[in-house]
Amino acid sequence: MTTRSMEDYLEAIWNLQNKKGYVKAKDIADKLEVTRPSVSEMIKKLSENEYIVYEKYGGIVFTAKGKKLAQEIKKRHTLLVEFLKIIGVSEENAQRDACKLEHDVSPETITCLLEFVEFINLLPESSKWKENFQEYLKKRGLLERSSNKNKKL
Amino acid sequence: MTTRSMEDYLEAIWNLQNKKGYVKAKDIADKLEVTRPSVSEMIKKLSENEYIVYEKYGGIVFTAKGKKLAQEIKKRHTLLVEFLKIIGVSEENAQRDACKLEHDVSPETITCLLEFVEFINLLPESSKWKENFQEYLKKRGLLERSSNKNKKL
DNA sequence: TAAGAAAGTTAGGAATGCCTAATAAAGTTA
DNA sequence: TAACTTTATTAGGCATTCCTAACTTTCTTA
Repeated sequence: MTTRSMEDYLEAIWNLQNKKGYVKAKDIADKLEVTRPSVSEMIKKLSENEYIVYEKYGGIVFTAKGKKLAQEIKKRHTLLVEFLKIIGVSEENAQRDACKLEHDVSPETITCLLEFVEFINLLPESSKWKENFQEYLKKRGLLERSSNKNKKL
Repeated sequence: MTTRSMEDYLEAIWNLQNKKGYVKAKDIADKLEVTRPSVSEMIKKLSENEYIVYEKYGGIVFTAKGKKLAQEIKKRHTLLVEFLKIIGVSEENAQRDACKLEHDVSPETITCLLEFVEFINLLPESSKWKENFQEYLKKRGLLERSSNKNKKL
């Protein structure tokens, strides 16, 4: 089984790989805001669990298994961000929340979220659903949420 | 600060309190599927952090602070379940997911979810949004999700 | 009310994931 | 290439949260 933490590292590695073409422990540490020793440990663990191939002081490469999982997590993340933005969450909070929520959503919920997002995005132009919802959000925002963005619950 | 685990215990205590009128460590243990010693420890911790008042072998009572937090968590949970069910997640998975997600949603996301749920629920009868979405879900279900409920990602 | 059952606590330990300090390897540049 | 900087690793520790085993308190009932 993978832990929340392992998933975070895999996702960070995935993102760095896609952004820079290679992955340094230092960059993982910066991204996840942990120390380098923590990264060393987790790299060892991910390696033992065969999500990555790694040799000391060398590069990190995903195994097929690792790549598959990293992609899944990334997809979950992207989907969550997209959904959160649709319902009006700011980009910043959408990213932050997605990082946490992505570890916990069940496959069924993923499917349903995907359908919801598709439903919203693929609406024919004739439909006004999306606009109406945006309108509703805007109105509510003006009426009740003037300075409420970070209010607890 | 409260941890995920502390929140789980507070929520369990809250639910037991409301259901049975009193709270036994044994019932918390059963509910959370942990052992009684684990419950003892956490009760001690919650007590030290002044979320509950507790004396050995005695009853558990919320402090004002504890009650407030427990109610918040419960509200987040209820909201999440309601939302998940709207987008088509089964009762069972909605409950399970909500238990995990409730620890991580930001206040802004809570607000947006609340608005979404209100938007769906308070639509005038003249609007067909909700019905259309249900219709869409049903159609999709028939077309692509025949035995997909627990498929990964 | 005394004995046994049930519930709660304490002691000691394990896994996870983080840290700091010290050490080692790799990369850079004068 | 030798000195210096950067990066990575190892060693040792800490906090959280869970566990089992042993013990204590409380409850139940014969």
